[in-house]
Order: sequence, then structure tokens, then C-alpha cells
Amino acid sequence: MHRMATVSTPAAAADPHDVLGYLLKHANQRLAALTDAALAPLGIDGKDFGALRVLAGGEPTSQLQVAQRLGVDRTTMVALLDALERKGIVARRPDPADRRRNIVELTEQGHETFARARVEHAGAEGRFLAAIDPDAAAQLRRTLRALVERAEPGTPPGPGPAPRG
Amino acid sequence: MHRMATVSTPAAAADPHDVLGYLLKHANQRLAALTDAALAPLGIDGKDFGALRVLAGGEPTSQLQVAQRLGVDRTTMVALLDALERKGIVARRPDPADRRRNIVELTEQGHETFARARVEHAGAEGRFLAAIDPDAAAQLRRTLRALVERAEPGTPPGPGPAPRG
DNA sequence: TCTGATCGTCAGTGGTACTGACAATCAGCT
DNA sequence: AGCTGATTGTCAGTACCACTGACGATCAGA
Repeated sequence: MHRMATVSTPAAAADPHDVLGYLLKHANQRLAALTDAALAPLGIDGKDFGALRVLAGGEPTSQLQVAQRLGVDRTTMVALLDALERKGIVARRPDPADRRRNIVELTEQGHETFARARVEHAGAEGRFLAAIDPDAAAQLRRTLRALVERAEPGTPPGPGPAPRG
Repeated sequence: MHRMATVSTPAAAADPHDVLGYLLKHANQRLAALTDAALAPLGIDGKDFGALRVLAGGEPTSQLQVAQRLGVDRTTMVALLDALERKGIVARRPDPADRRRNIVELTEQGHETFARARVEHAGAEGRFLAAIDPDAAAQLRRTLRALVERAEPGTPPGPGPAPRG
């Protein structure tokens, strides 16, 4: 296959499946579609589920903390929590120790929703991963974790300074 | 609140890094940031590079074919190609065999840009993957390919009917 | 020739995420 | 105490990406 002119004609049409960005984007899209479809009957989507998952942790959590954990902007959290609050899934109340903050909590109904959402979410991930064997799935999770944790050093464990920009 | 109730209180705060969607999204974001930064000096971004990659394949290609290969809507291709054409990187000309179509080609300058972009893109992917060893990187690519190709059966090889919806 | 489908295009919509600003509040300093 | 700067939640504005729906031009088949 070395009959090329310069650098630019790979003879066969380039396969986008060689490009990591394409693969990550489309894998993400497919998983999001499966997840959203599975959670739709509960009135939430995959992004909501992420927030619920953080809030179910037990500890009182401010909006900013949820946002940082999920890796989204704090301004984006507002609308997300607005919607969840409107559905009666979460509740905001002022933090008595720091009245700038809102403590966000799951409501009773929110806990029920989360419990069911958990099952549905696991099912969606399972269907997504059905094409590969469990070892590959575990390896995928490990690899991705290594890749993103290198990018965000310390977001989940500690109250890190959240390297912005 | 039963202690260690059934499903809803994992005691420790839930780690978003357990959720595949989070990992895929943030891995994608980080890679896109690296890629875009690497390609910015050439006046293109990662999405442009994908199109260039298809166009460098040699075969005359219509806009729709490029769009399908990249997995984007044909209406999205218009603006993308508009920008690339404005920069002198690609050129559109009517297909004499089917005058509804535009044949999209790399210009001379487009080939040069692509050649350099290829190097930059490979460097960006390399930096992205620097956190893991090469075996894991190859395995990641295989796994992702299996996952997305299950979702789009036949998009890259054949002129499939593009299973929409 | 007439009908239905295809391709490129554009307008409009929805969703997401950002910046910049603001009021309220806190913390450190004098 | 008072002042100053930073933080939190909020909102408005912007940008981007992808989609739907429509349209003209064109092709293919009856």
C-alpha cells in the first residue's frame, strides 16, 4: 500500500471509526438514547439521574457541589434543579450555616424515583454493553476512568479547587 | 429511614465515575478540547478534520455521503462545508451525472491543511491516551468500535439505508 | 408526461453550555 | 465596627449543534 503520492491519499476512504472522537461521541449518543428511553417513564433523563445519584449520597449538598461533582457549570444546575423541584423529586432549602447556599435534597418521592431509576439505568447500561463481553466492559470502565481522572485531578474525592477553564 | 435500607442510600456519596455516560461524555470533552487546540493553528477543529478525512479518501463524494459517514445530519453538513469552502479548504462542484448533487473535494490548500492536520490530530490523540498504556488504548478502540458498530449496522461499509429514528 | 423520491438549502426549534452581570451573603482585614 | 473581596444562586444573553419541516431543482419510473 505504498503507492501513494504524498501524504494525503490513503487510497481507501478513511474510516471514521478509526478516530477516537467519533467513537466516543457516537458511543455516548447511543448510550444516552438508551438511558433516556429507559428513564423516560419515570419522568427524568440521564442527566437528571446523575444529579439524583449525587443527592442520594446522603450528605447535605449545595447546588455548587452537585454541579462540580457532575462536571457541569453552576448556572446549568439551576434549570436542571428547577425541573426536578417542579416534579417534586428534589427540594431546596437554605443552608442555615451559610445562607448563600441552597441545600438540595431528595424528597420522599425522589427516593422512590431514584430507586426505580437505578434499576432502569443499570438495564440501559447493560443493553448498551451487550455487544461486548463483561471483561471488555470492565476494562472499558477502568480505561475511561483513567482518562478522565487524569483530566480532572481530584474532582470526585476531595473538595478540590475545580480546575476551571 | 431504615439504616442500610434497600436501594437508595449508598452511604458514601455516589461517584459519578461509576456511570458510563459520565465517563464517555467527559472523555469526549477532554479529547475534543485537545484536538481542537491542536488543530486551531490550522484554522479547523476536530469536526472539520473528520470531514477532511473522509474527503481525502480520494473518491468523489457528495455532501450526503460525507454526512452519513460522519454520522451527522445532512443539514448540518451545509454550514460545516460552507465554512471550509470559505477558508479555501474544500470546493463544491455539481455532479455532472446527477445535478442534484454537489461533489465535494479538497482543494490544493485543503490537501496541505489535511496533511498537517493529520499530524496534529495524531499528537492530540496521543496526549489524550498518554495516561494509559498502548494495549489499553488499542483495546479501548476495539471496544468502542464494537459498541458503535452494533448501533449503526453498516454505516461505514455499505450504502446502507441509514437506520434513522 | 406525471408522480414520487432524492439532494442541497434554509428557517425555525430545542437543548446544552458558556459568559457576564446582579443581589445576597460570607470572611478577612483594619 | 466598617470595608473590601470572594462566593453562591440566579438570570439574561450568546453561541453552538442537531434536528424537523419546508422548498426548488432534479432524477427515476410508470
